[in-house]
Amino acid sequence: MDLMADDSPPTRLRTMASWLMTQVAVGADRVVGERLATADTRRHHYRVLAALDESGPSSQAEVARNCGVHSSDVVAVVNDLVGKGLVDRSPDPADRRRNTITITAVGVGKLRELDALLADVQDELLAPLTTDERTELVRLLGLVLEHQGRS
Amino acid sequence: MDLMADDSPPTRLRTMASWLMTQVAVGADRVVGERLATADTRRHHYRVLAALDESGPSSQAEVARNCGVHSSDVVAVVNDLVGKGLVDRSPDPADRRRNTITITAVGVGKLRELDALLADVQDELLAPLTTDERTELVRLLGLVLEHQGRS
DNA sequence: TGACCAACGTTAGTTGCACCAACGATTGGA
DNA sequence: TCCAATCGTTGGTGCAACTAACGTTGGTCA
Repeated sequence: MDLMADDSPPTRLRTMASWLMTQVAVGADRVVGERLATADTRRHHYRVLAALDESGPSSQAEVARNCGVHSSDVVAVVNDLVGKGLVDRSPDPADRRRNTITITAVGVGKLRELDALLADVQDELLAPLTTDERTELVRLLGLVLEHQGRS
Repeated sequence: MDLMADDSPPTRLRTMASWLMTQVAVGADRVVGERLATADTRRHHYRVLAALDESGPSSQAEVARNCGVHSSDVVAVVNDLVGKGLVDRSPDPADRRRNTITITAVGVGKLRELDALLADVQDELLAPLTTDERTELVRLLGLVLEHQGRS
């Protein structure tokens, strides 16, 4: 931790939803980033692995659409993951524009490890909330996010 | 809007609080950024103006602590704001290390304008929520944020 | 068949924000 | 008086989101 309001932030901000969202996200991102770093991973990597695990072998463009990472960034991520043996990249015989990305057994193992890691982080982040409050927060954020998707 | 999940994001992510927070924040940041840009302003500028309005004339270090902007970034922001006539910077006679930053009348006017602008944004962001849900969301985020502050 | 547009992967950027390291000047306390 | 801390400032870093452009390939339709 470094800065973090010694004094009180403007009350104006304390009640402004968009400010709360970004501040909470900054804190969450920091913790997530630190924790993933202990496993030599970044957020993008986790997202791509998760998308592949849930959707099965996909083209890079599909991965990009599924996990909200730009296709131009997927390139670098897949390069990394291939280098680590967590996914395979092979040309799609049916469409030579595409690469088929497949998560490997090692990749699945890594993903499970990261899942456990991130589960811990969730618990830390939501520590001050009851179980009901946690699910309510997730629900509300889900609604807001869904609304953002259509605009 | 540019990417935004045409397909469904991994369900794993859809229920992970930290992911929801950052995704919602990304969307909120984009809208806030765009809207502030129409007033030739960025988030940092608004934060500094708000802190000055609520705490009165302050040193740059105080501003930094009050609004969660790094003091090294406050320098550039204050430079901008001085250039636009929205704040004054003058050396503190009682402590020659410090500058006293004071919001000007024009600055207050600008701040009011930005307040109105951002109020609209809040409404758009929280459109899918009832009034009760909005206050509940703010409350929950506040709790999480407060918890982050002590760590 | 050929022309054309769309999709794919890739490269090489830019922008915004958080954050860090180091410095000279100044201050306050031991 | 010396030392540690604070302040403003400069010049960075890292990460994520995003854009522009390009060559290749595929599907469409005149």
